[in-house]
Amino acid sequence: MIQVSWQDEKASLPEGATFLDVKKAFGWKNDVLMVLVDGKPRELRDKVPGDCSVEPLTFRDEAARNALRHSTAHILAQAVKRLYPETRLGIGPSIEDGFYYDFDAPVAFGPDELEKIEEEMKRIISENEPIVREFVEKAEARKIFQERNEPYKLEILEEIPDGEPISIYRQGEFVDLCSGPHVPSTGYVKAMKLLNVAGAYWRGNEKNPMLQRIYGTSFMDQKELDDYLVRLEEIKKRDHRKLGKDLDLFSIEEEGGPGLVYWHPKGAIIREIIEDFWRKEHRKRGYQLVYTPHIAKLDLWKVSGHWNWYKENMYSPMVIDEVEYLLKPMNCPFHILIFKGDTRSYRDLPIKYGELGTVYRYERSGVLHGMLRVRGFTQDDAHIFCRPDQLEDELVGVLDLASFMLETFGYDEYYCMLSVRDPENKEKYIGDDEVWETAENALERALQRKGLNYKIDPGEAKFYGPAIDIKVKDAVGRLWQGPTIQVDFNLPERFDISYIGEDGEKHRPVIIHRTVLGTMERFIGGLIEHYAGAFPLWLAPVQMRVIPVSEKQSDYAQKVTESLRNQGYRVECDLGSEKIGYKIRKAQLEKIPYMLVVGSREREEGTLSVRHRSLGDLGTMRLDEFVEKAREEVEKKLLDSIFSVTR
RNA sequence: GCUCACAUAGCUCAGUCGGCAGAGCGCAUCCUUGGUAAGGAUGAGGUCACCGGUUCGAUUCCGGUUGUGAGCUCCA
Repeated sequence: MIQVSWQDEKASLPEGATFLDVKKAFGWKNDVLMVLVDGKPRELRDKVPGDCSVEPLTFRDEAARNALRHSTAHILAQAVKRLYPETRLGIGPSIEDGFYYDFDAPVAFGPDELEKIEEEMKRIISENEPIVREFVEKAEARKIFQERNEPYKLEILEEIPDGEPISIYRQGEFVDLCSGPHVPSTGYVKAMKLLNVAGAYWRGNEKNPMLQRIYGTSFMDQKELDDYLVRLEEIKKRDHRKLGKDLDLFSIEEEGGPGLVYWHPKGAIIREIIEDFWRKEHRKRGYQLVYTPHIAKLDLWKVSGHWNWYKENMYSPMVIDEVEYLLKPMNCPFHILIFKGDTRSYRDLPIKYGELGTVYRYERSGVLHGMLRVRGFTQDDAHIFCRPDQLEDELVGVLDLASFMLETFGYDEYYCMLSVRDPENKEKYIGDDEVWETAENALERALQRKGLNYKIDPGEAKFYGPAIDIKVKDAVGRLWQGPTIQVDFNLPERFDISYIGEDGEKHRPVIIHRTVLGTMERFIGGLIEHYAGAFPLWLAPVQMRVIPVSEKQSDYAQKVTESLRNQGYRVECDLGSEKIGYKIRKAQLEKIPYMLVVGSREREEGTLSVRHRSLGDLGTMRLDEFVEKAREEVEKKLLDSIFSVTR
């Protein structure tokens, strides 16, 4: 007999019992998909290895959720094989929020095919086929997949070291090479949907054949699936490309070329405010702001090394007076030239050059995406030239600036990744051990001093130095690339820059490349989605709109508008002949923070009826009362209306 | 760049199994002067992305180009 315990309950089971028996013994419900045995997840069909304590795992646990989705991927593959037997199977893992399976199929899967496949999947689910694991010898596995004519499976099989048992899964007539884990039978999948098809290279390599990848998701009940689909819709509504058009923020013009952004007046004002804020904050923190050219001689890019390792992303040279010039893909060589233009003392350091530098990079056509992935963009770039002993303090300063900026925009959850050398391959990095160690330690201590949680990524460092990458979480829980801080030992060498130390000798400074917002395009594109287009008052292109109830109040409305405009607000007056309900709806759809309704009452009393886009009617107040509130809301860069806290 | 899909009015989208194109919103003019998410009427707007081919005839079918989307790969 085997003794199994769960919390304070115990059960005795015969030898050879499985966790399905454990499940029954403890009376667990059907939402239990896997078990945790001594801290390790096991599938329910596994035999109980001996006396142990167990914990049930449900859909809420990542391991169990992945197992369910992975099993759904197998159901998808089974359905495809039933409908299109000529199909060759690629791989089909679970992914965040769902699963996919790659197929080399004789037909192109379109919406009609997906529908048919989905129906077949539902049939397989209702058949409730047991999903059973088997371990076989490699030769046996080879035979199985040769018979089934599955070249991709055989390719994977051959990469498994000899002698290792091969794990395969069977459900009905379907067999897959798979290390699991899975749920016990196809009936466990209660709600599923296929979402889309896209091409995907076999094993992600563009030299390999392109397979058709079907994406889908599954849940334990229909409601959860429906909620997920609603969430997808909500994300779609926030799409910066849609909102950018609706709110007239920016466009990309076919006549102008792909990946090149046109900032319309309303988008431009948002950018201008953010840039002003950025400049002010940088000056405050000891940065000196510079402007540099858009092109430079090819030779400069040879010195910097870009011509060698970044060539694919750079536009072809243009010849000016018989000399070749390149459009800049980065700002660093320019800042270095400014640094180099004078003899620097150790007393001068750190020197921090900042620039909102517009760069151009060739991006393959298929990767372009709204404002988030473009070919011409403006980086909020800066380079800190410092002594090695200053590195840590400077990094703390950058982290401090980064967190201040992120929080100002309402990104209050973010994750830091520390990219360090691959300890196995130290020779592929430039710079000696000692310098690397100093730098990596400085980065890590800086993170600790700021009290930030971080994950260390060994081997993720670039060849020229370690880095911190910060990922930020937006209002709907998605992660975005945020600030990056990159230590560089390479460019100081290449440009042979130096400072004179206390000893009167030349020393090599370290360069920190850092960006806080990333690029104006990507950052503001992300902000549009983060705010769902409803920019806080300090950023809103139109902050308030004065709405007269009828034309009789036009004069008063215009007076109010003018007064607000003179006080520095971005304000409009709606003198249209429509009714007030219509004007309010229009202002709502434009996501204007404040609507100031003025009718005959307000005109007589010299007041405003204030309405906020999300709080609704806020009642009547004097203009100076409203202005005082608005001023505070703007000055404090509040994310929500000031009336929502004081009301 | 690759695979698949898509491209019709300023916007969102119908439509023509091949016979010189439609709605709603928006815009203009007029009527209406109204109190917190759509008052009414009239009107203007399109080389149906571009270039070729098939056809008596192409917005529709075919090929190419450009652009866009979902992904792959890459990335700020």
